[in-house]
Amino acid sequence: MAHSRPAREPLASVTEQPGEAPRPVPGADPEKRKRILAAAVKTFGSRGYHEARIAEIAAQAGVAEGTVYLYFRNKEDLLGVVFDETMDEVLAEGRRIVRADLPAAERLARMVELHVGFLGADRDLASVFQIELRRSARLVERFSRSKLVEYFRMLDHVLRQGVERGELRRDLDPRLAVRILFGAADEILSEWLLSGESRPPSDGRRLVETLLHGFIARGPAATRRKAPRKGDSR
Amino acid sequence: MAHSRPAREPLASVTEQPGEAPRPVPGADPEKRKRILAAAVKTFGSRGYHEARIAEIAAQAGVAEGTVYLYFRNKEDLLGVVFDETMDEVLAEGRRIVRADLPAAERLARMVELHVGFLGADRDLASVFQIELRRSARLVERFSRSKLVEYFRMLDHVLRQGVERGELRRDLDPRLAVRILFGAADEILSEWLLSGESRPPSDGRRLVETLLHGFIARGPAATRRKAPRKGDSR
Amino acid sequence: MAHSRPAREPLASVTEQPGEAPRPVPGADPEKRKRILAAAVKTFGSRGYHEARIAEIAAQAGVAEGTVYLYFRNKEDLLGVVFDETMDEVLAEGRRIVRADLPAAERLARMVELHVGFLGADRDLASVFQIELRRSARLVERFSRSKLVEYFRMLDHVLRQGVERGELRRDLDPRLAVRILFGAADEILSEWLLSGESRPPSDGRRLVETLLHGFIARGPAATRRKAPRKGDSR
Amino acid sequence: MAHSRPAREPLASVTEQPGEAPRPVPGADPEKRKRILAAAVKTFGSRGYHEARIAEIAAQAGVAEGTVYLYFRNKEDLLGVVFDETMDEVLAEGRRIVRADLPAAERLARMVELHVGFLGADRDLASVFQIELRRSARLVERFSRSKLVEYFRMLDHVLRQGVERGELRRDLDPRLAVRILFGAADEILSEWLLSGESRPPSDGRRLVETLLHGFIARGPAATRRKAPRKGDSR
DNA sequence: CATGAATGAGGTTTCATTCAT
DNA sequence: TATGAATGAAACCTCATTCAT
Repeated sequence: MAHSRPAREPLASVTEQPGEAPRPVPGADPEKRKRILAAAVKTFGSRGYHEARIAEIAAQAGVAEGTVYLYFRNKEDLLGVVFDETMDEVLAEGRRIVRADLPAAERLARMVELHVGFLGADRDLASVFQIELRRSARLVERFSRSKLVEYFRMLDHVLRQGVERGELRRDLDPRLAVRILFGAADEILSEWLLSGESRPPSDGRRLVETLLHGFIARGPAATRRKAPRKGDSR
Repeated sequence: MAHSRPAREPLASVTEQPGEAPRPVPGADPEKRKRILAAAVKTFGSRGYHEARIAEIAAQAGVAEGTVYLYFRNKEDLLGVVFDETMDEVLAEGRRIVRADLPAAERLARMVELHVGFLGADRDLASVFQIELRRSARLVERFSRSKLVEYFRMLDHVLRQGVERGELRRDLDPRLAVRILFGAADEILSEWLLSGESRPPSDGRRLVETLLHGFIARGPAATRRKAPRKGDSR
Repeated sequence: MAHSRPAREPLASVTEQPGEAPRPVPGADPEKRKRILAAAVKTFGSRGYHEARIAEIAAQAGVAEGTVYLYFRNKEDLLGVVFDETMDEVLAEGRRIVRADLPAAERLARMVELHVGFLGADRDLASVFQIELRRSARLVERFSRSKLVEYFRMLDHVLRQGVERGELRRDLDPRLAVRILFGAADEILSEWLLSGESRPPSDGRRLVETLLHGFIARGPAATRRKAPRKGDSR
Repeated sequence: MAHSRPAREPLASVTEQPGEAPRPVPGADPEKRKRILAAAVKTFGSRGYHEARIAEIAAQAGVAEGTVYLYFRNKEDLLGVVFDETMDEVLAEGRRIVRADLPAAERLARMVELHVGFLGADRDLASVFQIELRRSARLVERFSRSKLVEYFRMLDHVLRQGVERGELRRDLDPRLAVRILFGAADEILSEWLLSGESRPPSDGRRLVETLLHGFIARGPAATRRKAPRKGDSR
């Protein structure tokens, strides 16, 4: 199945579009590039993309405004690269987890822990992902998707293996389960962001356990007291 | 416990802040107000909040630009009212569901169906909720929260009742379960939005069933093959 | 001499310009008209002409916005009428003073007392005259001048009579003296306005006495110690 | 007495208010800054502050609109700086006059000549001072006052010295005399402005002489024919 | 006469991006 | 490669005025 091999097309940079000005040579000064990127995360995260000023990012990075444009095409590109490179890190670690010789349940738990843990470790970065990246439809469509899709494929792959191997319910819909896993983790992060809580969220593993075992009480008497499925319109 | 009675304080309008200019008399022409609001949803949904032009909304509604400001404080207020009034509708229906004499599982299913169904019925409205409303931290903090919190409380209330009545697992963490229910539904909507699919998403009930029963295969041999928690580095 | 008869051309309303929309019939409700005018003085005086809102004036007068336009051509007209009618009052009283059988010095004193006293009795009115009426060159040119010119002519007339009758210095330049009398009184009002002092300025008579007798010390030794008039360039 | 030493506190820039955005670096291009300032005087003077458009000022100065904001905070700041720097020039010259070893009468004459001459040399600048600067209460209160107050203090200082040295009447009220000197000069300028006369007003010295010697005729028979002070109400 | 809802023109200011140095 | 001064497009909102009722 295609999913057993994580997408590996050399998309190099998803944001590289034909017809656009090529991104300036990234070779110049890698250390300076990194500083700009870090300043962008910090500024986007605290001010929001729209309120973030290139001048502020440049100052934060200790470079002139024009210098930003030697390393990045434009402001949007800066956001895109933050996403791109963060995702690359996550995806790299994700691939390792997916390949690990572990039960599906465990691998899912680790994926979620990766998701929540990675963004939960940096409020600004989390803010960029949870808030800023959803703003621009153009952004979302252009690059968010393909990297995200790869992440989704990983979850999907593990889920399917789990079903195949009898670890997960035979009737589990992987597509739906992917939404649940990602959506729940995502919501935990959003909640954490808005709560202002400084300690990173730590519900990753418990989240997966809850999902694995379900909400329903098990036992002789608990279930199905009455569950009218018809005749009670809303 | 407080949660047994869903929040019912007449929060009047959450967006009404002391110190702000009062929203212009809303009594003028309800039909015109509705037209402006509909135009706003359509424009915000298709262009995005920032790209939406007041002039476009006004034209769409068939009024002069200035007229918009007879009914709404400013552009942001327009977005806030869309959220406010949509939430009011959802919350009203939500209260009905919460109060219904039905098993917790069924009420949760209906809540999720309400969530997904309501926004899934209008791409533009969904777009405003899934994308635009997450953009502005100021927006999110100001009004999104309190209406959302009431929605969360409803889920929480049903979940706690389910636990109390033995319908749901005794060790279920309601707070976590709320995140799961909301996050998963939310993600389904986002996925639907980005997919471009025109038919509304219909996974509401299946989502809840999956959550209720869990991912794990039930049966003699399936579970707990091996779940090493240590020794496997990432 | 022409000046012995104050200008009396039936300028009716100085603001009445050919080609402009005629001012609406002023007969409607004189009491309402007066209320609007009073509200205009109050609002122009406290907020300034530009910051004054027709809506505020209307509310202050207890009429609808549209009603203002039944009595006045437009916002500028409102300011013009305030000036016009105030000046009419002042000029009427001024004519009485000019005609009085009194020494020129006394009549000048009374003119200045009229000037300072009339505006000093109403901060808002003073504010309109001292500040708002200087703002718009168009306003100043259109109507301020002709009413003011009549006022200047009165002063000029009294001054010339004083010279003719030997009461005032033969070499007094009436044109210059008019500027002094008006300018000094005007400055006293401006100073009073900006000082925030609530009691009206009371320097009218002392001002004139100072002007009449001059600044120079009289007496054997005081004057002309050294007064190099040439050779000392600046 | 404090007045013997003219105020000399380095008020830096009176318009610099704490809490306001700092004025952009003034070091950039002094020549360009000067061009913008000159264009502002010209435009404010001819159109009036409110009718003046930033676009017009920029075009007049040969820069882009945005460039104006590299040198000045905003439109109002532009007006403030015109006042500020003009006053600085006048005050510098004024200080020289005040310190000069000359009779008080001569120094007053030179102060008035400075006042009338400086603004009389530039219709646009005069227009800004005589008309635009009186418009906005906020403007007047913020910066006009403190620079003006210093000018007033200079006049006051010379007047007091004149009294002390026996050159001026012992009973002269310096405060009142300051109003007279300033108000009369001011009115001469306003008159000149409205007259449309192109030659600058040249009445400075004659004005002072008239003030010094008074209006009253001197001589055996002229004065005090009858000067009823009471019993004749208006 | 009176109302007040509706109109729509109009301008300051910001800030991403460029390019001469 | 780096700078940062200069650019100039672009749109929200206000409010005087009108006019249907």
